[in-house]
Amino acid sequence: MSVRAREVAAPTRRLDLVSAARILFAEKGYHETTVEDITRSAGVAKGTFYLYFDEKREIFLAVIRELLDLIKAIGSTVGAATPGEHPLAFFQRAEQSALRLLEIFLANRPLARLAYRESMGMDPALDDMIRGFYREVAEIEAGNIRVAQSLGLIRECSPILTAYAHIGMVERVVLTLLEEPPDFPEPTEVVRQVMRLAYEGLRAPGTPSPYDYLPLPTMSAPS
Amino acid sequence: MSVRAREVAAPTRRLDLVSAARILFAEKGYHETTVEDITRSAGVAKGTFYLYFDEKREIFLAVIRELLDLIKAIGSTVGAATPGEHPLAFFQRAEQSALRLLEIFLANRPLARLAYRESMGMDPALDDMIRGFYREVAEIEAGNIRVAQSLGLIRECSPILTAYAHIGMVERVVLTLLEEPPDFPEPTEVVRQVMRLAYEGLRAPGTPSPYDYLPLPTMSAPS
Amino acid sequence: MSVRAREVAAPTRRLDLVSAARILFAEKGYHETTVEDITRSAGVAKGTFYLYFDEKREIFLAVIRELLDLIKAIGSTVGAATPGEHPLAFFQRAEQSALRLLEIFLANRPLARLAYRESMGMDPALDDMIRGFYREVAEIEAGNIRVAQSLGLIRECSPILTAYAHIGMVERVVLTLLEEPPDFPEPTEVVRQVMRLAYEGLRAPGTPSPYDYLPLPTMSAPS
Amino acid sequence: MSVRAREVAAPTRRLDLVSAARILFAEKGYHETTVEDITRSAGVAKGTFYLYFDEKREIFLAVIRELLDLIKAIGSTVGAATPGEHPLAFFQRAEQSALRLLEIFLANRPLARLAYRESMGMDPALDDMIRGFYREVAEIEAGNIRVAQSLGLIRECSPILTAYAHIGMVERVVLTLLEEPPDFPEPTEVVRQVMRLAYEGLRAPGTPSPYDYLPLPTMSAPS
DNA sequence: TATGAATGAGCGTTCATTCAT
DNA sequence: GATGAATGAACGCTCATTCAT
Repeated sequence: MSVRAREVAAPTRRLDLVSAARILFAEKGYHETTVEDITRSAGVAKGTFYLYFDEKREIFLAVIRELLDLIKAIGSTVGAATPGEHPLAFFQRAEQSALRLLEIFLANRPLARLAYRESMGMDPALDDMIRGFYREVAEIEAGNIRVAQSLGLIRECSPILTAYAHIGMVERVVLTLLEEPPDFPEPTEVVRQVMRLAYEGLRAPGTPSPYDYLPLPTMSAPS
Repeated sequence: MSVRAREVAAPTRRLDLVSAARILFAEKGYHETTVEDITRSAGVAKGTFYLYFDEKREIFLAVIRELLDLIKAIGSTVGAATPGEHPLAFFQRAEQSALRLLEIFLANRPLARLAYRESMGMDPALDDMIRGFYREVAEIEAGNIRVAQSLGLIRECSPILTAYAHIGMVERVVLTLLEEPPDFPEPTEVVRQVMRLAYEGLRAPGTPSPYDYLPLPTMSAPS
Repeated sequence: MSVRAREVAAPTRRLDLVSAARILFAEKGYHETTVEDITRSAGVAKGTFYLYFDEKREIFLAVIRELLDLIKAIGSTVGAATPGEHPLAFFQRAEQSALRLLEIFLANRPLARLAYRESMGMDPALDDMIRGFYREVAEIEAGNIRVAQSLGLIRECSPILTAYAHIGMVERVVLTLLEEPPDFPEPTEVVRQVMRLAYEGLRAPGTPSPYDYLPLPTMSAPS
Repeated sequence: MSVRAREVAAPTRRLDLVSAARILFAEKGYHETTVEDITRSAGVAKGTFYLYFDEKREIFLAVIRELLDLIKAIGSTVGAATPGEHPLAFFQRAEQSALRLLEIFLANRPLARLAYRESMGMDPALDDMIRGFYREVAEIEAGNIRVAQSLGLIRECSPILTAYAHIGMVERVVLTLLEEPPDFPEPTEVVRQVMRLAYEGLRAPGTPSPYDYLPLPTMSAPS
């Protein structure tokens, strides 16, 4: 039982620290948050921090990794194509995916801001992580585009370039939504319009536009 | 006389400092650059810095403002529509504008990275500046879209939302190009594809696609 | 029973710790060696250390005491005069003793360095121990000198002062030999010359010099 | 005048710090003395320390260097042989030199202790400095011995080995005198006996002993 | 205006020591 | 006895900012 207590307590401490750090980094940024802020907020002594992390940067990395993993998880959930599915299901899945992402970001505004504020340039390892993240997401989307191309749904274009452009569209719109909602349409309409912008111009000539009859998706409740 | 001296000598000093800071911030980032680094590089004494800036953040703000002004200048140069011009000139101007932007970013990679790395979250004033910048650029583009809509070139959509999406497409593609060129097409082709992605899907039904016959623009020599 | 356990198991643990500490202190010095280094190297948990020592200094003291005891053991082995022995045997014994000491130091260079590097000034108890050590050794040597004086072998001088001077001669030569052998003669010749320096000038007038016909001692194999 | 003020003030600050450090290091040792101790004692702010020294070790090095320079200065003052001087003047000079050294050490007990307590093993640069110091002193003494040998005053022996032995004799006797005066003779007599121990046994056969008629030197007043 | 020595609050990190299990 | 997670005081060092000259 003392063994189990240890095996349970230790990961808890680490999680406590990461949770505290997530909030503080999101609120004040990396440089304005001290190790002591984190330990105080986690309710442990300063030295305890160094039992779980070698240095301050390491916990920042952990916080960012968490966020990226969350985003990737969503992408992979929605991204897989089912063989034999209706061709238009592709556009539908893309739209669902975008909607889920928007929900998560809206539910974690400070954290989402953090990822954009300080993620790059602090540390080579972190830079690589972020670049790797973009590459992964872009490759998934590029894969989707290639599939749609092979199905005759999408015209000729560079899949990887288009994928990065799609990411950019989504992230800038989401970021804008996070910071200072201008006179944007309501969220579901935002998603629909962005999706249409992303894919309408890619339609193969003679193909019917999916945006003429697809039903609007609904936002699920944030977990 | 001391006032005139200030107006003559001071701007030079100030510019020296900003120039030194621009290079150093771009190379090492904000936190790794000390005030002494800047003054040493500018060839003045440490105390002189505080004759021209109240605090370190202020010179960072100045550096970023410079960059944003440069970008806005390009946007406004190319963005204005001439009444009575050929309808397709709209798409041509957009393409020229994107190309110029890409050139500037490629010619100032470290500075461009800087703007994305550390600009947000450091200071409310800076945050406002950046947000304001995006808003301005977005409003210019939204204006273009509205013009094109009134000319019957572009289908119905939220101009402001579409504008932010366009910005996002461009910035993510440019940023990717800056950091780690994946297997993207060559720059002019990148611009063309992004432009086509941005506008092809916006064409009003029955309108001819400008991307079928517009000549490719050429990159001008960086100044 | 717990008492017996202590008397059986504990000394082993204690010795393990001291052995580990001896090596680590010799390698890295006192301040660079952490308690955790010692326990890790001894294969016990950190807390176990404090079952056997009240504080870190205590184990350093134990390590130094060990070394001093070793040296004293040598001194006492060789130092005792046998009544009625040949007068020159005195000089011979002194030479043997010095040779043995040199062997030990050469075989334990890092430890010997340690004793000279960090032993003094760390702790009053340790200072006393070291001073006491010198006093003991000096008194043994002073005793030898007095014996030799009473035998008419050695001229008038302050035995205790001369004893300290003898110690100094040996330690500086040995230390030099440990650190950076200059162009000293070979070890046995070093010993002979130092011994001659120590005692030749002390010969009572009219006494034959033992250094003219004593055979050179040979270095025994280090244990 | 402001220029002169600066040129005068800065070296003063540095000297203030070194003086404060000398006392504190001598009292408490290197590791027990904090940078703040030093700056507080010197009456300056903590940061000022780093205007004059790159790191803590550097000031320790400066303190030790000072001491070694002092000792060497004495050695060189007394060490030079005058051509044509009376042969016995050699022994007289050696004795004067030893006496001066003893005076200095007695006047700076804590500092002298320091040099023996923590000088070695802390830093490669410092180690080299100390070793270099011993080598220099030993070479001077070895030179003296060679001169005396060429004059026929001293028998055959290894000059460098003998020099180190002489250093050791003096340092151990001086150190003992510093720590806990045992029943040593009075200082001038100590010097005389050590000198006699050092040189009497080195006399060339048939040479008169200088210790039979040389007048005792007197201790000069410590500066 | 310009200087640069001086300041001192603040931070990341270490590690001897404790104590609940 | 043995463990090792937790503690927290302490320290070296940095650097934005001030101010006497």
